Amino acid sequence: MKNAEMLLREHQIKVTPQRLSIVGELDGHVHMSVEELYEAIKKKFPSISLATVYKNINAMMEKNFILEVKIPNKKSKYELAKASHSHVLCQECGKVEDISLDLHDLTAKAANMTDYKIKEDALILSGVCPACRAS
Amino acid sequence: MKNAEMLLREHQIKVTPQRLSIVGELDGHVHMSVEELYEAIKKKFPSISLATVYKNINAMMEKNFILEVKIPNKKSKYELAKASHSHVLCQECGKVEDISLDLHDLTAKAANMTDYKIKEDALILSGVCPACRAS
DNA sequence: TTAAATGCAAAAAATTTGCAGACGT
DNA sequence: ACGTCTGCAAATTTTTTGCATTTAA
Repeated sequence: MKNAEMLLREHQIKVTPQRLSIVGELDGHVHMSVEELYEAIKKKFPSISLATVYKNINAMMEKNFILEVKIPNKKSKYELAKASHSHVLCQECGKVEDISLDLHDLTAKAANMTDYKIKEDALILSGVCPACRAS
Repeated sequence: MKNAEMLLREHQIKVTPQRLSIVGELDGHVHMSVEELYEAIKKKFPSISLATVYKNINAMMEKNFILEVKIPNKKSKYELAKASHSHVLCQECGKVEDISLDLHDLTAKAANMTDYKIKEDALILSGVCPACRAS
């Protein structure tokens, strides 16, 4: 990741320790739910309030600075915005990984079929990860 | 759709008027949120309670009889389970349509890259529908 | 200095639960 | 008749809001 402080500035969000924690956690864990974020941050920053986490998640989402990943059968997780990518969920351990897949042909075909102008795609593949499969 | 009553029986859920309404609405509208379902049913069935809608959605989801569609930036909608398919969302009017796309190659590639055993896919394409584009 | 961010507590929204009575099989 | 379902009200859970105080720029 770049510098967390720079990232915030670029997105015209004021730099506060709370926000640096949020970015830091997301950078470390890649995908976290609101509650996971809150609990993680509280360890290093016990005074943070859940309301602040919510407010900042919403603020950062409005700036397209972080993204919500809506996961089947699970709570949403949040990630730092990066190049567009898809997600793979392990149904056993709940882990979510990024994967870079080319959806060009697929969205082109969809655009043809539906006559929509496609602007975004959200793909989540679910299955069993190698580690869980082994056990 | 088949017969709503048959569908319920097949999935070993008792047939009640409330459940028939839910299935009927979903069959008619394809994708509805909890609140939309509740409001729609209340018109024909004023005594139904929101708790009943929730209980039944959950019961039907457990039987894999209806599915939750988690839509970016929107509330979840529910649909009757059918052959696996993807969704196209209009970001302007909020409409959701089904689309049948072949994700075989894509999931095969993903399986290779990640070494996951892929079992499900959830793809939502977002854009602008022809009607909204026109206006 | 000043607008914006924080933390708290309270409010609102979304979902679940317990239970008495009604209903489906 | 039996076990399940319904509707209600209450309880939980999740998210948002208002406001006094603090803080970043």
